[in-house]
Amino acid sequence: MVKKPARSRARIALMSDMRPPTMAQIAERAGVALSTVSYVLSGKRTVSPEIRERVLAAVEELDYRPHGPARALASGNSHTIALFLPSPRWQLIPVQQTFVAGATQETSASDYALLLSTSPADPETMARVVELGRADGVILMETLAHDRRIERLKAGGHPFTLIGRTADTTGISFVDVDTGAAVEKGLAYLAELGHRCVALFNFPQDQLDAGYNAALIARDVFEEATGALGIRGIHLPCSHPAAEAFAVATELLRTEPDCTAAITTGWQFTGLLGALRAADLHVPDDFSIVSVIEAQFAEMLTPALTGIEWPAFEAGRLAAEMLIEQLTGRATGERQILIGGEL
Amino acid sequence: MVKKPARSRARIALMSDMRPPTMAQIAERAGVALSTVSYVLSGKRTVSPEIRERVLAAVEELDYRPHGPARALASGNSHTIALFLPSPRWQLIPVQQTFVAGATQETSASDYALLLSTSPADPETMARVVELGRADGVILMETLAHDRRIERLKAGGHPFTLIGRTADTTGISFVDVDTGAAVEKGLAYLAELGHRCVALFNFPQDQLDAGYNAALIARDVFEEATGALGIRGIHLPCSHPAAEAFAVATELLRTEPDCTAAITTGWQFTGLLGALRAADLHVPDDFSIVSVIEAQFAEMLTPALTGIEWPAFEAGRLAAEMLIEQLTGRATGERQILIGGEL
DNA sequence: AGCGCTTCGCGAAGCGCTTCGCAAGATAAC
DNA sequence: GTTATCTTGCGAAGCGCTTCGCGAAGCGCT
Repeated sequence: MVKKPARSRARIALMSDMRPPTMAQIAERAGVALSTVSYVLSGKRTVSPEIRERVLAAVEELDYRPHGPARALASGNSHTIALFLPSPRWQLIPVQQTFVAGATQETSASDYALLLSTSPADPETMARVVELGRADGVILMETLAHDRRIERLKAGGHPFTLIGRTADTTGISFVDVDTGAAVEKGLAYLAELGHRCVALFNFPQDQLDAGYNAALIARDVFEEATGALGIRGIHLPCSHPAAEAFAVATELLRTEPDCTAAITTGWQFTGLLGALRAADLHVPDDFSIVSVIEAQFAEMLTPALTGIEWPAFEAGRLAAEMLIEQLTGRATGERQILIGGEL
Repeated sequence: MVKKPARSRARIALMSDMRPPTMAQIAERAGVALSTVSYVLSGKRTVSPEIRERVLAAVEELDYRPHGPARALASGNSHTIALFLPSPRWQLIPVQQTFVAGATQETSASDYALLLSTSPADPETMARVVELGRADGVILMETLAHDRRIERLKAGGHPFTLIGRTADTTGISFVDVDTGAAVEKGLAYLAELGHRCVALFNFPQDQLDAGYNAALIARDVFEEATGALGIRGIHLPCSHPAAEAFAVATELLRTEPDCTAAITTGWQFTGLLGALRAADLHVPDDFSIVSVIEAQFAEMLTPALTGIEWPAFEAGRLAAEMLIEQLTGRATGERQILIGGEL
């Protein structure tokens, strides 16, 4: 079958009548019924090879592609997944943006579409996105230890995956960074270097209050592990922008001169570095820093810190992959993945 | 009108029959025709206040929300805009991710949906997203000086806005950072500090070759402005990761000892800083750096560099806003915005 | 009172697709 | 040779919404 002429014909046709071909046109051209075309394309019934060929040829010649909304309306699923961004703090946390990139990549690769919204506080509005046919499933970010959104999605029977995890994860598929292990490793490493008093620059207080689970896990593991290692732990909730971290770090250096190392859950290290410089302390001679940070930035930064890997891109990709597996019925039960956390 | 009981009733109904209400149910409850409900909601015909109230009350009581795909199918527009990400280099450039955040914010605020895809190289596939009813308009990133995708969108009559701009911008709406002005200002600033030889760490060679317009503009303005200021300019295409920038910078310091300042179009400064440290040169005493960088990072970084503002979030927001204005017919002709570029 | 004129609610057609159930031919079983 | 069983194509009925055009009122005129 000659392909070039067909394609260019299609393009000309497109330019002139300005509307993509419909199934009806395919059916007419192939001399079959509309429904037969549908069955050929979906494979939901067997079609004789001869007719099948005719239909596929017509599809090829007219460069047919199914109309999304029509398909969604008739079939009840949209071939789309929704991703809700945490809106207010959004600008500040690069790692979350990288999640999105990963999810997008996987979604496009699997021939799904990705619908992006800022996260409505209201679980009801969120569930509606699925119930109104805009998406077949949902990826949630900023998971809380006890998350009402998840209860709502479960109640509605809507597929979802999490980036992060809840306190009780039975029956839930998620991708998360093993924050606990990361903090433990970081502490062990610092303890081995001889530090006896270590600070944790954790997520800010409002996120702890909201029940943001990554923050809770970091805090709990930190407190437990410092105890186990017999070193002093100072827990400091602190937001990412340099100004607050600088203030918190300056206060720390003033009140706790024995503190010679810190772990940060994010970009608080920038303010910390500033405070150290102001106090004329040097990294790593006078003070050690271990930071959880995504690889792309770790590579860009100088001075290089000791970093704990946070593969956000891969996490986003996996979350999308898992969700699509659920949607296509390929999934066998839940799938729970902890990635990263390597020093 | 009592609101609370109605809401909770709706929730119970939802849980039991598991399907959101349709227009038909609203019509029945309000005792009017289906079409009347539609006209009340769309406002496309006048409806008497009395009936109008009845319909709105029913909408409220049943907590009705229109079904997206059905609406898209019937009306021909999806209330959705598509954003194409440049896929391969995507992981490396935080500024692009911030664009997305801005666009998402504005889209959600305007009650539109944002569809995210990795950018197909093929303009045809891209245009299909609109033609197949998945989106009403498109935001393009990584605009080339001569961009085939734009020709295709114009040919199909599809609304779009750019982040970046083409060489010929007549009739095109875009948001861009005024890279030219930024480079000029940066150079003027450096010249005033007394530097006589300045390097430009531009976007990498492959992006120049591809015709990525921001890179072309930076190069041309740089060459022109150095000439006008009577200073020596060294143009260095260089990718963002620290490793390459480090190599390029090291080579620069070796071969051009007179070069005492640099402008970077992105994160190349990290590698440059490393090279300077290796050569035992200090910023800003021995070497000055001006970098184009988004505000959130500028704030986080220590040592603080001289930065040229790149308000990526706002740019993404504006691009979405402009596109939605076009779609809703509120736009009066093209709108071209250059933002940022302040030292 | 009679005429057109506007106002406003209604029914029905249809957007492009999926899917059910039928019917006609082919195949197998007795 | 007849009946039971597949196979395979077809027509038609929706999915939930928008929108066209009709017709029944309501209005101000003469």
